[in-house]
Amino acid sequence: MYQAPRGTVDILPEEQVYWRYVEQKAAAICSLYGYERIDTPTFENTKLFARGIGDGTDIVEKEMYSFKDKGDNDITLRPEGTASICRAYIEHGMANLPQPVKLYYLTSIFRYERPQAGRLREHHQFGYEAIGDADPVVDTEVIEMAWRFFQSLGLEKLSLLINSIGCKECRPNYLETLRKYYQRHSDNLCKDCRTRLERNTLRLLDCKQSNCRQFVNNAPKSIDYLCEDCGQHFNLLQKYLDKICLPYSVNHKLVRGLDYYTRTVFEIQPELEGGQSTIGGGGRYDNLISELEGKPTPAVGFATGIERIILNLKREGIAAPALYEPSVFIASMGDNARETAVKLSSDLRNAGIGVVQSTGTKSLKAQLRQANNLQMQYAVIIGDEEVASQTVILKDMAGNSQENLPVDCLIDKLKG
RNA sequence: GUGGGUGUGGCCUAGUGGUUAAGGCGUCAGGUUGUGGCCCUGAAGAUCGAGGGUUCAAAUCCCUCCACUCACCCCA
Repeated sequence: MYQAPRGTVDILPEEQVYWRYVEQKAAAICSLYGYERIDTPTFENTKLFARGIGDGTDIVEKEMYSFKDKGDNDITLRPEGTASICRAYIEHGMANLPQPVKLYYLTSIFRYERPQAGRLREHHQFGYEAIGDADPVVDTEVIEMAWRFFQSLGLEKLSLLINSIGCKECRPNYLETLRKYYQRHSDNLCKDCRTRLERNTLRLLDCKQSNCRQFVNNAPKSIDYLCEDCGQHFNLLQKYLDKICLPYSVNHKLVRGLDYYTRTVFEIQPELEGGQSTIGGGGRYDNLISELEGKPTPAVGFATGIERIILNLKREGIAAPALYEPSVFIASMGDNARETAVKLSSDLRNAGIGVVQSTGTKSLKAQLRQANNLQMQYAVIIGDEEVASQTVILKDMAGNSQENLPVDCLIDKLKG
């Protein structure tokens, strides 16, 4: 039997309510904050991601779906959203538009990882980017928007963590201090942390091993090593967040897995434990556009995983609104009645009334059973008698009433 | 990529070496003429995740693979 490739899933009809719900709330919040939708290709030149995300990151090193196409081009299925958006910003000269340019996307993401709950090889992200403005007001907006988005979905048990990891000027100094601190303890670190010490110093702060945690708690904090500009930026951000009463906590252990982040980083996490913790995250990436050969352009963005949102909606028992109102089922008996039913179905749909037509040769009982199972609001019954008198029986499935009425009156009756 | 758990009709579950793998939900059909839901009856639907091995005999024991799942890694 064929099955979907590992780490991929079919999103079945009964799941679709959640997807439509999330997509609709995403579009609504974007409209409210002045973001426009952009769709970029599913694949890009491999270099774009290698340059953008960072060669040393896990994503680039071992998680990309990369291949050569028939023209010998190095191609990669999009492993995150931001790099493509920046490419499009540069390619289409969006620097000439009023800044910041605000874009959002809703798209699938591919990473070759070991699947588990809330983690797939193909998953979907909703993300948005504000490109071309370094003002911490923009950071504030981006964070508030994420928070309100989750609120609008009904998710409540969330917490917001923020941190600043500095910029080109001040981060090297901090990293050096951090490295020195950890080198003193290197004998007591776990295996992973020893490699992190060489390769990805910031991630030392993220280790969950109980033994390493003691070092994390006393580790030098990035916010104590910020340059004047970065410090000012972070102070203003907190001031603005306070002003709009967003509950956040500064977490000096918060670092993000992609190399392009500068200054502000933030994550939103469910308070309920279990599964993958982060539901959404983002931050500022002031060097990415220039790294991708655009003019130096500051930017800040956010992304969230739809599957994880839905996981949390279910966990919190939030029901998505139904997608459609079941309406009219048309049952018929005999060839003449069937002919009338075909015409009537066509006419009702033409009038904008949703119809499910009975097919095959089923008893009336079976047809009504089907109408019932489909949770139809009405059943229209047509037999020889009705054909002869040009009437139909309109049966209210919820109540237990039915009436005989001229076929010409049916549309008005259903609409009224 | 590492380690643990799991895998029985569409869904949930019983069955841990021995006749045709059991039940519930769901689906379909009937319960006298053209009326659903409740109830009753019946039917369809499973080479027990796949392949190999042990055995007179395997859903049950062993191996390999696949998938799911949990923890790690990492991330959304």
